[in-house]
Amino acid sequence: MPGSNENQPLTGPTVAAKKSRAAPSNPTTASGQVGTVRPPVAAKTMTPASKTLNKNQTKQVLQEKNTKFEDENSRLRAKILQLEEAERAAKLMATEAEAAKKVAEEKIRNSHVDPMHELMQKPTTAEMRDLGSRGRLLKAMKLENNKAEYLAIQTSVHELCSRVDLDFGVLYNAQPTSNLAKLFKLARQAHPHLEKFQNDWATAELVKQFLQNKRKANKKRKAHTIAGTENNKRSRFDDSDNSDGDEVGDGSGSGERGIADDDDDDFGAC
DNA sequence: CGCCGATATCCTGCAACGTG
DNA sequence: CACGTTGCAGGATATCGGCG
Repeated sequence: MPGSNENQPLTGPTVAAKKSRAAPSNPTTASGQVGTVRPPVAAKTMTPASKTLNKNQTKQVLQEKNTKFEDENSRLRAKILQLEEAERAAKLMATEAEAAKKVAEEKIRNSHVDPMHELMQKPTTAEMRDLGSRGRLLKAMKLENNKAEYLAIQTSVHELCSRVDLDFGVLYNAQPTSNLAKLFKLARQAHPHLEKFQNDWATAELVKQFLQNKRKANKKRKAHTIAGTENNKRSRFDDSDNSDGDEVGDGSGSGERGIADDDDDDFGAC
């Protein structure tokens, strides 16, 4: 950078070189102001009387400048005070808003003394469609302003799916009702917000979505594995096809019509 | 820090099925 | 038969972790 090189000489070795050039100028010109009050008369021709006159003039100008700066200073101080006051007020307002929010939340939490009155009906598919192009479930659950809560609920539901031993290869309707009931109960305990939905439809939607995604992911993974292993060994593929990996997720080998079977048959037909 | 692949989420469109 | 529900496939998008 040329700029940085130009800046460097200001300190250090070039001071001497600068000296010669700087000598004739007034040292106080740094302010850019005082230099202008330099007596116009050449020192050679000055009499003692005119010297005193010049001194007085300089003094007067400096005093004027001084009062000007003091005015400016007090004006800026006033402005700073004003800004500090505004900041304090803003902080106060934010605190008050936060407190009001907490009170409102508390109120909502306590208000389900009459839960039947507050229960939210499950929206129809048409109504869901009307909720927009993205985040329908989020909106349907009235959590569009609290995405963190929605994600927390979602995560809990996903964990509970594993905990209550849902079969990820089986359709939602084919899941054991006792397991689903257990899941709904645990989900409500973890997130009281879920109590607001009639018959736990929100939890059910999350479970359905999760199961669907799991099935799709497993299918995709399987297709990938098949493509990868087809060139190699066949034994591993056979194994995974039968037992289906048996991680919590992949139970398609057991129970009803598995997704894997579904695949083979349907795609063959298509 | 940006790129890339894996994974999750959500959406659209479609078909099958149940119900009034 | 119209309509709603359910589940699926496929695609778009978001998110996250690994890597150079």
